[in-house]
Amino acid sequence: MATNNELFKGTLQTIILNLLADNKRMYGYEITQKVKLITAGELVLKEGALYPALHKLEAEGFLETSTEIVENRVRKYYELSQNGEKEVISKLQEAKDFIAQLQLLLNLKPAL
Amino acid sequence: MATNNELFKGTLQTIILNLLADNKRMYGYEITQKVKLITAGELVLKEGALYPALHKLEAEGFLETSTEIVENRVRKYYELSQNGEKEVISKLQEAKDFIAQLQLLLNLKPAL
DNA sequence: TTTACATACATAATTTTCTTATGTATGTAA
DNA sequence: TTACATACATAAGAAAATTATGTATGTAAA
Repeated sequence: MATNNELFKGTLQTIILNLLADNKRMYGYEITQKVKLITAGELVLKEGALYPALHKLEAEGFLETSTEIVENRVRKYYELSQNGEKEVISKLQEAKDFIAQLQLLLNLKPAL
Repeated sequence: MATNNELFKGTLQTIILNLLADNKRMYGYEITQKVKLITAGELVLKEGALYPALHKLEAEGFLETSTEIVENRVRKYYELSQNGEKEVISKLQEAKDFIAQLQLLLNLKPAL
């Protein structure tokens, strides 16, 4: 998923859910472009990681899909389900806690 | 490695290297206890993750070992090699960048 | 005109990293 | 003798990623 960095492993579901919380409705390719944009090209989301992750989140009931044909190409749009809305809150809290613990462990705690 | 959290995947090597940079010389069990202490028990480092990671870092030339018998028990001490000293700097920079990118992606950027 | 690139989806094979389980061994406390 | 702590190690399996491949459409360059 990352350009040269192992650290993003495990963060993909949280990133997807949060992007959908912000943007309501996105399709896969759009998510890859959004991630590239936000990280100034530092993080490149590979299809082999993205699509299985989207399918898994859908299977777990956190996402709902609708397919459209735009400019003669298929697009599969994803939105958060009601459970997905709850899940993103929980995942974001976990991410906050994770960052705090990691900063502690690596002596990266910003000066107070 | 974590209690209930997937997010720490990929951070273990960085955590180990940084602890050794701070403490000069540690043995495996000591590392597990240190991590438990620093994170107030939130992060529990399993042996099945720790020992293979130490062996890998040693095989890559980042760690040097010395075995001692203390109170009739074997202890294998680890220290950073010269390459390990360089590696920890690089890994810490990666971790900083990772946290910054993740905060961007998750809208967690602390207020300036 | 065919090569490359972008858009848009998907999956299979493999690799990496972790969890879980197990094993050896010593020492102490219940 | 059971449980727990200290201290190492590895094997089997699961989970998540990478790499590679495939389909299909459209545009731009060589």
